[in-house]
Amino acid sequence: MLDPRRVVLFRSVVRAGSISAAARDLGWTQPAVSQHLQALERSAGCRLLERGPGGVVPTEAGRLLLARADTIAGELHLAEEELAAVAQLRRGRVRLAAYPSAAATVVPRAISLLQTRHPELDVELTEAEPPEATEELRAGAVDLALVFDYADDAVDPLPGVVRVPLGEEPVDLVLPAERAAGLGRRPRLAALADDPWIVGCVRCRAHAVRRCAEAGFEPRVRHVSDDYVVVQQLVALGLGVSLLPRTALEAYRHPEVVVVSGAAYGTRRRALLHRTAADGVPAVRALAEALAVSG
Amino acid sequence: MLDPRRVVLFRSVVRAGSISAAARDLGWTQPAVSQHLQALERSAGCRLLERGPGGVVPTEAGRLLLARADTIAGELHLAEEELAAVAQLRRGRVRLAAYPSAAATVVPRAISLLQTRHPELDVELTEAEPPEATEELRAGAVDLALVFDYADDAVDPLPGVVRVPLGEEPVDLVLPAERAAGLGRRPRLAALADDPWIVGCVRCRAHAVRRCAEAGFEPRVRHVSDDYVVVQQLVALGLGVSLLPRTALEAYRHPEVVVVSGAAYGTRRRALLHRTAADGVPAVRALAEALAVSG
DNA sequence: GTCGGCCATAAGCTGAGCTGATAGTGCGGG
DNA sequence: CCCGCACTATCAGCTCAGCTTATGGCCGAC
Repeated sequence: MLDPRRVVLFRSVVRAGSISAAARDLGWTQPAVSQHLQALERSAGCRLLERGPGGVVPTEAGRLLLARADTIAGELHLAEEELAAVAQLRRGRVRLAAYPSAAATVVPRAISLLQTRHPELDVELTEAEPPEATEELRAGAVDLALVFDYADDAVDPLPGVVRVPLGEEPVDLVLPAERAAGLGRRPRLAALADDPWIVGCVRCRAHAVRRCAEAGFEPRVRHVSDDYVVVQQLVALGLGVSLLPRTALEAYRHPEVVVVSGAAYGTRRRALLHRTAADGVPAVRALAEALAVSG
Repeated sequence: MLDPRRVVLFRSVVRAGSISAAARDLGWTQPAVSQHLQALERSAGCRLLERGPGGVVPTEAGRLLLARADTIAGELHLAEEELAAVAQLRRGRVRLAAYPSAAATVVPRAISLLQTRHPELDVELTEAEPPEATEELRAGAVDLALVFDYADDAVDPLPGVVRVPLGEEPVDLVLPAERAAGLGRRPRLAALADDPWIVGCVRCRAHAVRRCAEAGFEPRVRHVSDDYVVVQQLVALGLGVSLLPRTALEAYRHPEVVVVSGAAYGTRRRALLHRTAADGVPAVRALAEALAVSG
């Protein structure tokens, strides 16, 4: 009864945010998309989109349909990958979401490794923080999500999603050179109780606060930026101290900051998420392996 | 790339067993279906069906696609149900698979109960033994599966499938009247070690053999029929003794057989299976409730 | 007010995809 | 053995689903 093509079209429209935008994405004209949606709403028996200037927003019914449409689109994508593999064409396309510092370090290594092993495999990279990456995975917008969490704040995966641990990395203390001079080789966090702090994304901020709380104080957060280049610039200018995961320091290291490692600064865990439904897809497995090796 | 309509059509063809049969089901002509399949194979890049004179059989690639197509069709069906519910039309359609003796007793009660509560709800009943019913559920051909297993031979549900226990029913001993006369009020199974036995489906047979083994003998199986009417006819003619679950005796009771109950004869467990994906669908929930009440 | 985004509607044209006819092929029965 | 009967592919032709272009209305920003 519901035309499945129109269901996936509906999904494109919601994701694009407007009928016109979806039409542009698809290389169609706006009325074509508009007519399909009307036909879909007619066969659904109820309105699926609230039209407004500025775009469209799904109604209650639309949100229900969207969830179904997500898994339909996901299955279609997986089917294409499987068939491409069977057809020996290996013209696979894998979509990966990764957090910024990994996108700058592990991911490029993995992609170049993959290119030598499977030259005809296309990787599509989206930069996204773990919560967004997980959501995109669930919605079938990506096949793999490279995420992190902190050892003291583990996050449970969603049902239907498999979590493969990829190892841990230490979190390091980052100090202005002149500030480091006044401290020992391995300063205790408590010594920095009165310094201004610079923190990153919501979860990194929570981690920093927990570590400091354990050392007996609440940090004065002066600056917030989840860009590790910005954070190091601020530190280098003496504007505060910060905690940064090793990968971020590998991706970019400001020459004038001092980096100190120590167990008290915490540990971050890297993990790779994929839908159970995508278990057997060769292109996905190949990228997952390359990431595991490069990690 | 793959047209989802054609993917669903492909599924219909495999389920129908031939291109012509699928065309008849859909009210189309055979060339129309044939052309769509060719287009699908073209965009898949490989052959999906082995064509033969007796119909078609999916290739390796076809089987992969079929699995994806099953979940796509299932999601589409669920989406339709959800939307129908939202549209307040309540013109729901629920597909139920049930084993024969339940189909004759609990199910009609549940359906008539449902008709009074939700007159616009259509129930589509398929008779199927538990293994087939489970498979049909997995493949999205039905929404609910009413199954049984024996307490001493529990079956684990598949992933993605929820099992709701619906209670237990005793298994009774069924004897010819003249045979019963020579035994006590509650005969021990061992007393029937030399009688010919009549058993039903594979799993019921296994259960009978286990009960007898516990009583110290291996039954001589003379007749096999999973039709409880046939079994009782055979017993009434004095051709053997049998074990039948209470529901089967409720559905049909031959006037000339003697029925004895006793713990040693075993217990059968009824359960209702549904896909987790169908959790929230109102039509499915309504039938599930009606079955639970009628059970 | 004007402009620039959004949406819907109308009318017209074109090709995707239907039908009907035909031919090829393997299997079972007289 | 050959005929009948299933099945499938292929061809040609027509029709309408669904595209396009054109237009108008609505709302918010400037």
